[in-house]
Amino acid sequence: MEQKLREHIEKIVPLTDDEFAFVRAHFTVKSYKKREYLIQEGKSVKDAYFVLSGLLMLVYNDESGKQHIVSFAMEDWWESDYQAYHMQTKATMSLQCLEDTEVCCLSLENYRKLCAGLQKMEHFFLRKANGGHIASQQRILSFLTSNATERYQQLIKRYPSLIQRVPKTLLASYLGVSRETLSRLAR
Amino acid sequence: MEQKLREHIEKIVPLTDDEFAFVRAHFTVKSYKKREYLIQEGKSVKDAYFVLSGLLMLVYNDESGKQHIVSFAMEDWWESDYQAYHMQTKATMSLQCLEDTEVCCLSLENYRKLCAGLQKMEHFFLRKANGGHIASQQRILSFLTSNATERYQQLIKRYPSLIQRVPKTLLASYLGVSRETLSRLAR
DNA sequence: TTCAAATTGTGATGTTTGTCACGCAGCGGA
DNA sequence: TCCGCTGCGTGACAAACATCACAATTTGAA
Repeated sequence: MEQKLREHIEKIVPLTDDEFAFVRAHFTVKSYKKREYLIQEGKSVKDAYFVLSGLLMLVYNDESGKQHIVSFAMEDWWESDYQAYHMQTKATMSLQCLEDTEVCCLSLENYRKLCAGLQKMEHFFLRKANGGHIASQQRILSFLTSNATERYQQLIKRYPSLIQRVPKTLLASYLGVSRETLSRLAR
Repeated sequence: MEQKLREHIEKIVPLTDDEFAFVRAHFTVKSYKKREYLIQEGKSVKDAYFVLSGLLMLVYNDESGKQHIVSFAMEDWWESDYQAYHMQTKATMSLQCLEDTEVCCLSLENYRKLCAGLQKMEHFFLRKANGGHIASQQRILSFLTSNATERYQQLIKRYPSLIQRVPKTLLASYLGVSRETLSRLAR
């Protein structure tokens, strides 16, 4: 685990061994089985997660009981219900395993200590947050400019492995179309 | 101008007079008239902008010539084509005035100097970036969970002044529906 | 193995939304 | 003043998509 997290961070900010030891001390590692929840709607959100292996989905359940997938989180991705995490409110979304998954957990307290104690890490998180914002804007743009067929093509192109790893019902829920419509897009 | 920018920053990080003088030196103030461009598609993106007064829209023009509004930017908002700004690539979107607008401009070079020179400002931008990411996710959620009528209601509720300030054609373009459909939603 | 649950495809039908066309009102510049 | 442009509404029709229903296959747990 040490190695994966370190390599990930060092893509943006190089660290000395001492610095990484300091960073490392702020994380805990946990394993979850398929179908388990890391975050449940209505409960408090203790951690942000860095995915070492496996696959997660960030899901919003609407009043009528329908599932809407805000995001998938694969290896090397950060995920949480950031609204609830940063504002320390109850989760409005759930974070659930689609596969057995291993994550590094970072509590809000440790996140703040890490930023305060090592400017490099504040810089790292700034870069990640900017990247996340840009990615979300791209997704908004795909809703504005593209129909279901095009959005599906973009998804396949961007994350080819997803198509093998998750049921099409969930892909449909990510794309914002019914599973029947998605089923008919292929052809 | 001094005052507005300072108050805005101090909502997140308090500054001494000296610190603010340092911050202030990294910005320039510019005025634009209605219809003028701050950023044009295909050109390089020099600055990120803090809106002192007026109203901007961040627009993507697709191949077929249709306009898609990624974001409006009102007083106290930050806006740019962040992808092009941070990656130093050509703009894929345009940033245009909907009203006469006054902004504080922050070049990428000055943004970096500011972050490097004053940790408080890196922290400030981290908070802003997190907020931006969260807001974008909320917008994605509204596309996933809501139809045109509901998205329009949410827009009215969230930014009531926009309805008075911008033509409905542009609101439609922000909501991802045709202007005719929007026109028929009201009733 | 065995059986219930999950996954996927597909037909029939209705709703939502886009597109095209037209008319009308308001506004600003020559 | 006149005229062109923009903004807005609305009717008619077509396309995209949702919903409901059913069947076939695969998966996973006891």
